[in-house]
Amino acid sequence: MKKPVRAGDLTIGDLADRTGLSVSAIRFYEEKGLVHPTRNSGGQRRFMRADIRRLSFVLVAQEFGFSIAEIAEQLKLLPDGRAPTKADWTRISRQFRSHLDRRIERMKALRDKLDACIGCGCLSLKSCRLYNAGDAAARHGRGPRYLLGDQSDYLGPEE
Amino acid sequence: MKKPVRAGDLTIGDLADRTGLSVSAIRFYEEKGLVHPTRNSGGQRRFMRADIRRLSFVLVAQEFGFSIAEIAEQLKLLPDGRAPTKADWTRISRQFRSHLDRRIERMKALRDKLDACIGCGCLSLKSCRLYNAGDAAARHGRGPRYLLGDQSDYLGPEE
DNA sequence: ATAATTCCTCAAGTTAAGTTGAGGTCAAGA
DNA sequence: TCTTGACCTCAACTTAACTTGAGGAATTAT
Repeated sequence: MKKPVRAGDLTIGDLADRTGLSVSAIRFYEEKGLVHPTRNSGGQRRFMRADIRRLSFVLVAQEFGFSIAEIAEQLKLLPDGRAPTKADWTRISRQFRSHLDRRIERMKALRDKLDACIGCGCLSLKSCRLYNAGDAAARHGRGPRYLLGDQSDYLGPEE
Repeated sequence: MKKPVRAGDLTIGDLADRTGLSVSAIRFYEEKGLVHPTRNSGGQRRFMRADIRRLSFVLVAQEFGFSIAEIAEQLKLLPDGRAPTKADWTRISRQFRSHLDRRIERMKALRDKLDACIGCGCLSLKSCRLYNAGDAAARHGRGPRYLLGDQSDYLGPEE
C-alpha cells in the first residue's frame, strides 16, 4: 500500500500521475521556475499538493497559447513559500482571465476583418484596406502590413 | 526608377517589401510549399502578385496559431497554376473562418471553465470537477486531466 | 564597363519546449 | 538484505520556424 511519506508531500512520479505530465517535463518546468520543490535527505524532489494545481494552471495556459515565460510571469503572483490560499488563486485567475479575454477579443477582431474580406472577395484593392496596424497585441516588430488584399496589389500610376 | 521586369512579376525582394516578411522567410515558405515561384533565365525567383495575398494569408493564419503545415493544407484549396479568382478566395476564406470559429469557441469554453473555477475558489475538491476530457480539439495524447483543482487533491480514504 | 545591389544555394545556428539515454543513487517491499 | 523500480544529473537529440553566413552569380545603376 503506497502512501505519501508525509501527508502533502508528493514525489515527482506522483505529480506526473496526477497532472498527466511526464516526469521529464516536470523537471524541465522546475528549471524554468514554474515549480519549486524541496529535496528530501536523499536528494529527491518533494512537491506540495498545491503544485498539482500549479501545473494544471500551466497546462491550461499553454492550451491558450501562452509561453512558459508568460506563465512563469503569472505564477509569480502566487506565494512561494506557503501554499496558496483561495484568495491567491482568485487573484491569479482573474488576472489570467483578463489576458484570455484580450486574446479572444483579438481573435474575434481578426476574424471580423477576415469576414469583411470575404465580403469584398479579396480581390478589389481600395475596398479591402484591412490593416493590422491598430493591433496593440501584435507580435513585436513583425507581422503583415495588411490582412488579405494589400493595396500594393495595385501596381501604381506607371502601369 | 525601379519597375517590374514584366508586369505582375515580383522579385523576392519586392515580395518581402510588400508583405513585411524577410527574404529568408519567403525562401523558407517556398521550401514548405506555401508559394511556388517560377524562375527567370538567370535562376532567380519570380512571384505573381497573387502571392502577396497568399503570404498575407499565411501571416494572418499564423497569428491565429495555425502551424505552417496546417496553413499549407488550407492553401491547397487554391489553384496552383493560375491566379486565384474571387471564388477561390471566398472558398478558402470560408473554410478558414470555420476553423477560426472553432478555435474561438474552444477558447471561450475553456475560459468559462476557468470562470467556474474562480467561483469555487479552486480549493474545494468536489465542487471543482472541471475536466478537459470532452474537448475534442485537445492536443493529441496530452493535456491536463482536470482544469484547476484536481480531485486528487483529496488524498483518499486512508487519510 | 564597372561597381553596387540583389539574388542564389547550402550548411549551420537559434529559441521554445521538451524527450531520450547513459551512468549512477535511493527507497520500498518480499 | 537485497533487488527492483523510481529518482538523480547531465548531455545530446528533436521539431518548428526561421536567421545567419559563406561563397558565388545575376541585375541594376552610373
